[in-house]
Amino acid sequence: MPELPEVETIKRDLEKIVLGKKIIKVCVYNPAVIREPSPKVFKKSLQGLVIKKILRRGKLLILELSNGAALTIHLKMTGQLVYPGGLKNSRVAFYFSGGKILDFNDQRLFGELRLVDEWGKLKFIQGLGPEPFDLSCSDFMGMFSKKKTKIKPLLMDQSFISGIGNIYAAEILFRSKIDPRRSAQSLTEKEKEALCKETKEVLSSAIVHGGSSIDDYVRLSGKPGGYLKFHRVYGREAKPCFVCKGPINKITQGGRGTYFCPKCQK
DNA sequence: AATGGGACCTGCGCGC
DNA sequence: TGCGCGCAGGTCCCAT
Repeated sequence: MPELPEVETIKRDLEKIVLGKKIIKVCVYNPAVIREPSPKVFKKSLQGLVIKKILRRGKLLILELSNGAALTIHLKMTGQLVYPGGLKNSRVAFYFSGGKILDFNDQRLFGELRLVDEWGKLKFIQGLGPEPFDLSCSDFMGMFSKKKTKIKPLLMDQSFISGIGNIYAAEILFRSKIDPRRSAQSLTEKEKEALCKETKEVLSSAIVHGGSSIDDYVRLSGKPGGYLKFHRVYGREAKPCFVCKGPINKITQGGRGTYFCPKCQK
């Protein structure tokens, strides 16, 4: 679910709400989501720590704590952070001084919570490619030259560029007018430039609108994000293309659904 | 190096 | 109405 814009939205929401707050208690209702250390140690170690800084790397949320450790949260497909929480179905509840609760919900239990001494040493972090907003367009364009991979799976490859998932890959390629089945190295300079521009444009616009609520994603407040109405292809199989009125196609690539307009995307 | 499949889980919508 | 099946935004791991 949550890709870069959704995680960035939650990060900014969290900064307004929990930054500087002290965790007084942690309740673990489903230990499966605590990946390290053991749920017992996780729970006990967090007690009394203050949230000092909140960061995002790719789709990972990082909460730096007053003892130098970090709580990392990956929402995967169905994870949610909700404040104020206290819901019945939450997997983990963080109690703050003042009595308010931050809930971690996750229907499918793919989500991962970790408490680590140095988040920079996480394997996940070490495998991440550059942040889209850190790249100049000339850097960005140079990255595609020798890649034989199909452009859409490549955009979703977190070691290539971090933060783009299935929804935004489809939206970016539509706006760049590039067929998702093309090989990366086949792109012309003009197409690469469009791809760079649209990547930044789509992601930043999605952040401005609080992300795309499809299925489970909600903002920290529990309210949906507003970017869904700007989607052009994702989830629109057989519906008319907003540009040419022809039907949007759906194919499978790398085991995931790919939506595109065969007329507009060459 | 690139690609494909399955695994991790639960719930939803669809067709029969 | 009820049941079984396929499918879902992410990532990791293994095989070819």
